Amino acid sequence: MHDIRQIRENPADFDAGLARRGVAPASAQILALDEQKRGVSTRMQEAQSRRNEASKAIGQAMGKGDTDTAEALKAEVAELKQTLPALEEEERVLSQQLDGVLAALPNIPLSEVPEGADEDANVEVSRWGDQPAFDFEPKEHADLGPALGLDFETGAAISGARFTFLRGSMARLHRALGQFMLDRQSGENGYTECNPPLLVRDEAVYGTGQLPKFAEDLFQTTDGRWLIPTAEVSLTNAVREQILDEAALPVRMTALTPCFRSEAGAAGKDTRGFIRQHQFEKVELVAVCKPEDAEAEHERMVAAAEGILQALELPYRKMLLCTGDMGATARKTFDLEVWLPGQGAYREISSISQCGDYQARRMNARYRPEGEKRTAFVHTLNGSGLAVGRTLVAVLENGQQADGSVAIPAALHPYMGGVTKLEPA
RNA sequence: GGACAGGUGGCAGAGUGGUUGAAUGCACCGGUCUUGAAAACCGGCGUGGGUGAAAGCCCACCGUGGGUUCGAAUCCCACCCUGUCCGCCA
Repeated sequence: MHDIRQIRENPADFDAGLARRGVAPASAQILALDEQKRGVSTRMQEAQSRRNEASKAIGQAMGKGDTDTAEALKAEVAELKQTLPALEEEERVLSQQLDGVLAALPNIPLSEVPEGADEDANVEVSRWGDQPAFDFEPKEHADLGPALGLDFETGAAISGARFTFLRGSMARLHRALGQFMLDRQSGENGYTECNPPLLVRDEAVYGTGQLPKFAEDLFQTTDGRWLIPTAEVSLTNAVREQILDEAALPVRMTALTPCFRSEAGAAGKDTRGFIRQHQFEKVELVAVCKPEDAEAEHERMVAAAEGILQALELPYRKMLLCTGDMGATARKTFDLEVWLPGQGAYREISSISQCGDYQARRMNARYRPEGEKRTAFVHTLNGSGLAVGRTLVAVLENGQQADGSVAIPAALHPYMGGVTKLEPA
């Protein structure tokens, strides 16, 4: 959702921002619609004003027992009612149109975001860790995993493609990863642990921006709710329709939840293995803060996600996404890509975005600056810290041994009940 | 799922269909008093939008959406939510 005032004041900047995303200029259409709406709105309000005035006078006349005057005024209002409903309807339709246009456009990238059409234009910011050396040909997790309890066949038999059944130490390792990450984010990193609903209403999904444009990426329940595609939806909407005290900011939340995605547009992509599933777990980080703190909060969140990879000794690189590769709600996004030796590639394991006031406007989430009367929209940020399934993949591929076993990172040992490696059955 | 009760400003809580955007109390802000504070007293104090250089003026909003009416917080309908009790249930 964009600020109509800002567009009025500086339409050229707005269009330039959209152009960086490869989106056609929209300000001319928006401003025309806005002007039309305000014209109708003014006429409507004038008519309402006259109606209110006359109605008051009727009340006063009747109070004095002046029936003649009252009847004359009633006739006058009756005439107004010939035109008023049409104006009200017109105003409503125009408002909806305008809101629809404003809500459908993506967020404007910050100036430091590199321009580009797709992931090829992303900029590598830094690398951490050495890629492990193998004296054998490292396997992909999809080849390595089945002997260790990563059961793709059973998952498919029960639920179809893109579902996996985990057994034994593999299931435990998966749980250990989630627990470890959640402990870390809620502990030293200071995000409040939350356990939010996984089924949410339309308004919540609209608030974070997945609706109305991306409905086909989501699963919907028979009673009309949506399965969350990420805990970002539940956590961010925790502040919807609120006016927060400045002292309450920043709000930092984390949750370990399943996420559900239909992967509608991903036919044929990552069909093998555990990388892209309809259901996966993720530790999500969400922050709600003052506008001036968003940049620092973003860096803080990236560091919180990086800390997990470092603790697990997984090599990764940090990418600044280009304008064409960012999600629609984001103003600036860093991806963390973990090294997968079996694939010989870096793969996304975390995506950390600042959304400015884009989601806050949709949710009507505001705060009151200390000592001021006005309210202002908060800024929201979200990031994975991390995706559990993909981290499992990274642990398997990086920790694999020549004999098909997998060494488990030391940081997870306290969570593994004495198990330090996965052994083939 | 069934039966009741209810949803009003930051909170609590009034509100015979007609100057009610809304009494009152608390909280909050400014002032008087005080060495300082408290108390007391005086004043201010919802959100969004339109218009205007500004002061101001106007419109909408009492869970949401419809309806009745010259006029709705108040009457009618539907839905949502909360509470209590009953049933079922991990």
